[in-house]
Amino acid sequence: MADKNHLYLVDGSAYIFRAYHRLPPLTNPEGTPVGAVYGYTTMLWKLADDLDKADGPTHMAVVLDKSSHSFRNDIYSEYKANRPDPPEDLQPQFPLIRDATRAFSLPCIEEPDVEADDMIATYARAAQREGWDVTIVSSDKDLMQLVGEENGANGTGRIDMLDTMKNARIYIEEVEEKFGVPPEKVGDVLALMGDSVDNIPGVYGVGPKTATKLIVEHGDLTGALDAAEDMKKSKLKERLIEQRENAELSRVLVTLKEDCDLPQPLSDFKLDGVPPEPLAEFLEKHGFSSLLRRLDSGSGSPDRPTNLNPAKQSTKGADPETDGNRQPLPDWPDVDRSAYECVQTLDRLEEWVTRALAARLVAVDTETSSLDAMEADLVGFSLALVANDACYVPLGHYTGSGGSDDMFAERPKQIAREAAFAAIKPLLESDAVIKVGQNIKYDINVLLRCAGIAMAPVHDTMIVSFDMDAGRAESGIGGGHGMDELAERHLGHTCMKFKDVCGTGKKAIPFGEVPLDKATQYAAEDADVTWRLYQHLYRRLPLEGAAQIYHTVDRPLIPVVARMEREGIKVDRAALSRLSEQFAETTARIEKDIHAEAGEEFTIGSPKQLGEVLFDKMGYKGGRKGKSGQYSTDQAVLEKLSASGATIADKVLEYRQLSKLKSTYTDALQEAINPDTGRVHTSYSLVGAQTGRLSSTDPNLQNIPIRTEIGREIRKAFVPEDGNVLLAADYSQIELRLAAHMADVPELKEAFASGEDIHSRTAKEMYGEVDRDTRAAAKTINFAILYGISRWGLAGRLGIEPDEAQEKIDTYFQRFPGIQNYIHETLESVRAKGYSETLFGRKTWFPRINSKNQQERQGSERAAINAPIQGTSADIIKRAMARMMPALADAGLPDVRMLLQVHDELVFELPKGDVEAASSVIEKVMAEAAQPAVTLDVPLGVEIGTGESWDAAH
DNA sequence: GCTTTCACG
DNA sequence: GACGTACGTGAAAGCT
Repeated sequence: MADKNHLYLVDGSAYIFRAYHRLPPLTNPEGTPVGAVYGYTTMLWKLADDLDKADGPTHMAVVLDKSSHSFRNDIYSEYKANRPDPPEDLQPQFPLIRDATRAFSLPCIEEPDVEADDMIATYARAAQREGWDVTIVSSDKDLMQLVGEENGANGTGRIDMLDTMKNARIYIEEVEEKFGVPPEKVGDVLALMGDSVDNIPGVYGVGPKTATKLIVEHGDLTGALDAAEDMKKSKLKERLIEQRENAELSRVLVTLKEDCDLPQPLSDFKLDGVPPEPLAEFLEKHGFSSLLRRLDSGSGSPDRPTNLNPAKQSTKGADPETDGNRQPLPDWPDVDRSAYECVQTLDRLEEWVTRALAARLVAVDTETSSLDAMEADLVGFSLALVANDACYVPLGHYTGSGGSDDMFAERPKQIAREAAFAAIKPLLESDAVIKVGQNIKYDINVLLRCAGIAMAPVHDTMIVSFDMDAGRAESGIGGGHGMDELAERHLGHTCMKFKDVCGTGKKAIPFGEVPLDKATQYAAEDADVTWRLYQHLYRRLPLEGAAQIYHTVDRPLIPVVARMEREGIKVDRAALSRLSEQFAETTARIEKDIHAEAGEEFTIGSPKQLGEVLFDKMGYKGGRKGKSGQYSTDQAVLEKLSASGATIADKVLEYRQLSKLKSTYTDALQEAINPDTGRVHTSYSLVGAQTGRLSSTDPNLQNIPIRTEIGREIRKAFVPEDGNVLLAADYSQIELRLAAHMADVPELKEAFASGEDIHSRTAKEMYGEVDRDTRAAAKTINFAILYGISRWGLAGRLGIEPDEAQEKIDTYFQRFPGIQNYIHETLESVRAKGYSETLFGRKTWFPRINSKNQQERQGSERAAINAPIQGTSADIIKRAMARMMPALADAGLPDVRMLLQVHDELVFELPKGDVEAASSVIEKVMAEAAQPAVTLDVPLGVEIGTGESWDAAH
């Protein structure tokens, strides 16, 4: 052991009383008083920041009073009996002390029937016996009895105290100065003095001066009391004799109980770089914005030594190869797959669980039979505690190709599923142990479905990576945040590939058929690598200014989205089937017509063949396009042809629409119905879109048709269960509202404040008059602005010449100079820093913003103009989602289920009777979602509808 | 595995 | 001199 252990014991209960009286009466955004909590939080922060200092803590715990009753009341019923109740605005702060402690990931000791002082004494002595140093963070005079040195088993242990309010260390000298006696005699002095606050009687008329004098003269309390007989006659002599029993009782009351049972071993208190629980979330909740800023500026956080260099920010364009992603690799041994254990007995598993509980952080990975978390069977799981300290626990492996249910299949030795689940459940559900995973939402859902385990709390390396590096990496599978890529990029390690283990294509085998040795190497490596990535990435989070967005927005969303995926939504299979049939008939008819008109049979679905038929054979005009030299036949081209009288173009358009609806929706959605639940369960990606939006796959439920009449037929097939309704809540014009706020456009802000139609207002400003045409044009221009405009693009949309479009753009900028400034400033900032930022601090990187390739550069510029707006909107609805279920529960609406998110819309299913109450809760949560972190200059409008289908709810 | 098209916000 | 022109997505189909 290089350094001496140093335990800090924080006397939380005493601190809050002092902080309450010394700090101004702050309240948090909800109106709860939090002044004392604020003081407490800053104190913990300061302590944790000393982590790497010479005299700083290696171990820390907070000790709180559990109840007002203790064994002292049994000895003396009057003990603390005249203590008044704490002030009214202090009472609600007690539970918050516990939350604050948890936010710092510190152990919190609260035992019944003893006082905090007794637990502090017990732990201090226990540590001292081990030869540790101990600092008691308190200024309670009773605790001064403990100060001093003692020889323990492993060297000398020293106990001192720290008064954080006076920033003073208290050691033997200071105790002597206060009491005039050494620490071991303090109890005797206190016994004579008594204490009116605690109602300790002492000897009436004896105060600190006399008590000290008596103890100094006579050695200790007994000596002083015995000496009373020989004193010359005085009031003091009488009182000492008369009140001898009171003094002796007091001596017992002030003696600290140093042999309490230890609810947790000392080793649990280790500060081993274990990161804090959602500290940022806590800070934001209570409006501690100055601390939040400190967290993000990286100027000290509890899990991070302050001697790390602050984040190096590139001042020029960002290069994905050199910026940020390359950090010196921590000093871990290389991945050694032979070090992994295959756990095949319950004894061994229990050993792993015990060690994981002590480690307080464990990487977890599940192996299953399917990529779909709602259909997968659990085949095994792996755990990792430290680099190379990882195991795989097989549960459903077998040999032979008869499938996992084949009763003749041979099964290698494995722990019985239920026994294994019972063994890991306390670990995976423990509040005190953080579970880390790569895309852990998947594992949460698999474990809940297959094992009945509700895994929490969690961290996700994929999301940590995304929040720091969105846009930095070339997007591959997982948007550049897949585990294999992260391992290559950050650890220089090449993972075993799934296909090396299970094969690929037709020859692929389920994971359950993989032999245990190979399965162990693969599965345990995943957990090992996840653990290493976590250590690496999580440390960078505050340095990169991404801690706030991770802790307050994305991390809280993981269990929320996991639950939405499990809920799924009901679709009317018969209705979809009827539509499929109808589309099949119609497309067959149109196909014949098209072939007849073309004079040959060809594949209409092939753009290549279609282009040749239209432009070569039939001689319509319409240039080549693209490097492929192929004709373009997209909607715009076909509509032009149609306008010039080509009836075949109309038919192709209709054919295309119907075959799209059939293949992508009416057929595919029927396939997607889960046989167990009878509902459709999408999978949301939290790292799918560079701007911070969610994306939806398998199936994509964020692009269900709505814009056309026939498309809306599909929406009608999304239905509630009997007795329920669907409720859709939409943010109205949220991106334009945010643009008005962010670009500071008074005219637009006024329009939103007064509820005016925003496109009409734009038309009024641009054209001077409002009619159908000018409003439509204004709407196009409004959106064009959000997306980063070009004269050609706008010209194409408005059907005017580029010169004229440029005039419109100029007029717009003239009328709304804020918009032009916003675009200019955003681009300048992105060019300088390499990233854009949302109002909530989400960063998106644009490595090509300074590219010499014009096309690349301009593309990045348009995306960079849009990202802060689209991203802020995404942040807001995510915040609303994270708060939604607790808000509904608080309102007594536990049966309301949140099913879908479509960027600016949330879809719920609820009992008919709950509609009115739920609507007002949902509206409020969504409308107030930006607060308290951001106060917008515009209101957030929310439109709510309900009905017997998703279509009807709009 | 890439390209084209089109569904959504 | 040609390119390609609005931001963000995912799925299906055809083709290489």
